[in-house]
Amino acid sequence: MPELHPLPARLKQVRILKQLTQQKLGELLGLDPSNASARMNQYERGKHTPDFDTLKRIANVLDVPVAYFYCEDELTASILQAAEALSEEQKLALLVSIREMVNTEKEK
Amino acid sequence: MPELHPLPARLKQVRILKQLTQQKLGELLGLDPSNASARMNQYERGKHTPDFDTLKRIANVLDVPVAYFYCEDELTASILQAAEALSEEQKLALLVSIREMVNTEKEK
DNA sequence: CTTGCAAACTAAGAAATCCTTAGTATACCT
DNA sequence: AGGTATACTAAGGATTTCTTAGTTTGCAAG
Repeated sequence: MPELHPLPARLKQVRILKQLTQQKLGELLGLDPSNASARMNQYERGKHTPDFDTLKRIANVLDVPVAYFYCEDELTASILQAAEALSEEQKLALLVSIREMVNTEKEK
Repeated sequence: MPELHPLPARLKQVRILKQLTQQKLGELLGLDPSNASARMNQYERGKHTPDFDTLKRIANVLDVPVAYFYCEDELTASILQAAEALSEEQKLALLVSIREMVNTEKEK
């Protein structure tokens, strides 16, 4: 079983949402315009995987956290994306409330 | 600025927490015992980055989501880890409440 | 203090993966 | 049908990782 990488699907989804072509997105990252399309296509089709620096630039342009591309389920990806907008304080409060939810569930 | 990869620090932290050596962790993933130590060390020192399949096996053994290794701040990493224990329903409720928190903040 | 051992770490070449080039394929519009 | 925009791909050169064969570090026993 050759584990499926979550990046291709997430990348495509957000790129489409932001109404960018593979070429345009690549250029916004600072890729050479002569191969921006080829590279972005290879990432989006899962042919190759970008290194961390490239990934970080993709994340910046698309305005999602890097970890977003590694979330294996949709819902967790959305949670991560939404949580980015919170302050440190709010994140801490969130963490506490998640732990409460987990404990509540255990009491069943 | 050569963006720093979050994996080395997170990997070390969780490995130590689970009281595993680099060698032992590598073996638990199914790496060849003759080079398990070398490879895990290279990952943990940031010399090399594991491919997705290896990453997934590391995540399984250490019981964290793969995305955990890509979280750039500690707090978000903890939130992600904690959220793994929730049911789909609970995750949905969580997402809704995060969005409420964001909106509340905006009203200031 | 030094020997022994476990754990962490590393250089260098072999092996695998990604990036660049040079295109082809597909969809849509006129 | 021809033109254009976008998506996509094979293949080789460039770069990175994996394997091998160790060295270094930390620490406990004698």
